[in-house]
Amino acid sequence: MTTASELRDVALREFASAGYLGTSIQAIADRAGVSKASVLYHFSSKEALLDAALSPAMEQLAAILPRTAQLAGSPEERTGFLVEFVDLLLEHRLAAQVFITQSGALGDVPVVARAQELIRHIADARPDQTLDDQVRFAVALGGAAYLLAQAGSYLPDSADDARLRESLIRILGELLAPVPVP
Amino acid sequence: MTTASELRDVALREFASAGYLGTSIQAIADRAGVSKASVLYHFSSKEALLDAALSPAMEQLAAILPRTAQLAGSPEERTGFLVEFVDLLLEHRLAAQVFITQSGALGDVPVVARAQELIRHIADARPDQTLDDQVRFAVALGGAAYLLAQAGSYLPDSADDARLRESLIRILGELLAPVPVP
DNA sequence: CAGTTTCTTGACCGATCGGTCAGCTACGGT
DNA sequence: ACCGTAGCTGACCGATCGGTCAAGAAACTG
Repeated sequence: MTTASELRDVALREFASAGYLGTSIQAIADRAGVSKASVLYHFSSKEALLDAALSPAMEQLAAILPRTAQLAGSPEERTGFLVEFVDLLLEHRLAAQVFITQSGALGDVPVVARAQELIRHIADARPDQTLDDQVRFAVALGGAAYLLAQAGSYLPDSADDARLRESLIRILGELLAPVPVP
Repeated sequence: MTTASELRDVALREFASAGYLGTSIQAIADRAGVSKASVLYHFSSKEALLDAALSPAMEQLAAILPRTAQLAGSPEERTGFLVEFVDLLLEHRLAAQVFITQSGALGDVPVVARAQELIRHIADARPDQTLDDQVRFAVALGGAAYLLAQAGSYLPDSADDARLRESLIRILGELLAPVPVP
């Protein structure tokens, strides 16, 4: 583990728990056991550190984005996309937490603005859908991210990632493919 | 509109859009057209201003909290509770946005800690439920709040509050009362 | 009118913020 | 052995933060 990558991990944890504005470079330096000046040697600014911390998750989000159309396909295709999406959230849950909770306040930071654009692109990609469909999509996306961000607070310890993954995939599947009311 | 209540409204808007830490007392004073010292005359501290801005929503949340049990009752009872909950989110959407996006970073502020306790109390009130039930509840709560917080960004302008309300009540109802899979 | 309370303000305070910089150490290449 | 570079640091900078305070303006009370 290089110093730079360790700083990136420490920063992501701090940004997720205390917020970007609530985390000082000094605090990151202390947790990593280096000086503040050393942090700014590896990352030219606090914003560059945020960019480095979020970029891996953003690239993966961009990678699965074109497959959003699978949501309108067969049940197998739909489940396939949901598995990818839930796994993305599980693997990059801290980055997702930062984005969900702070994208509003950090809209002028390039990496956050890019993520907003990606999400908006997903929402706009299917203009023919009804308001109900859009509400379903937003509740599923925001709800899943909120759940993972707060999992430690509101769910029992017995909810390990594997069980959570299965449950989320099943429930998001139901939510996005509602059983028609007769 | 008294100066104090106007300051409370301005502050809530700023806290929701830029975040509590991202909003300075000076910025609130400027938007309200008064001096920084005047803000601190009406509210003894920035934290007291946050408390005043969130308290109305918190009281209403506490008021509907005992009726959470209705979610396990008849369809009519369940819909009745959902109507109250969605109306609470719609009426206090800025406060809900502040809580959803910043409760993690503001956990040591009394009014936020109290709100966290209320939500946790709701989650703990029904210990017999399965993990799926808990996931449904968290996705519904977090998803609905996220949707309203980001409504301006991700939903078309045609989505007025009345239509949003109907859609949310219907979809949350489906989510919390799933059709059993045969 | 005088007296008192409410409101508002500019000046000021210590603390902390993000960021800069000169200099120190350690080490691989020649 | 020499040198260049990478890594790291303490000292320092201007700006802004939340908060205090004394004093003036305004409005109610007798």
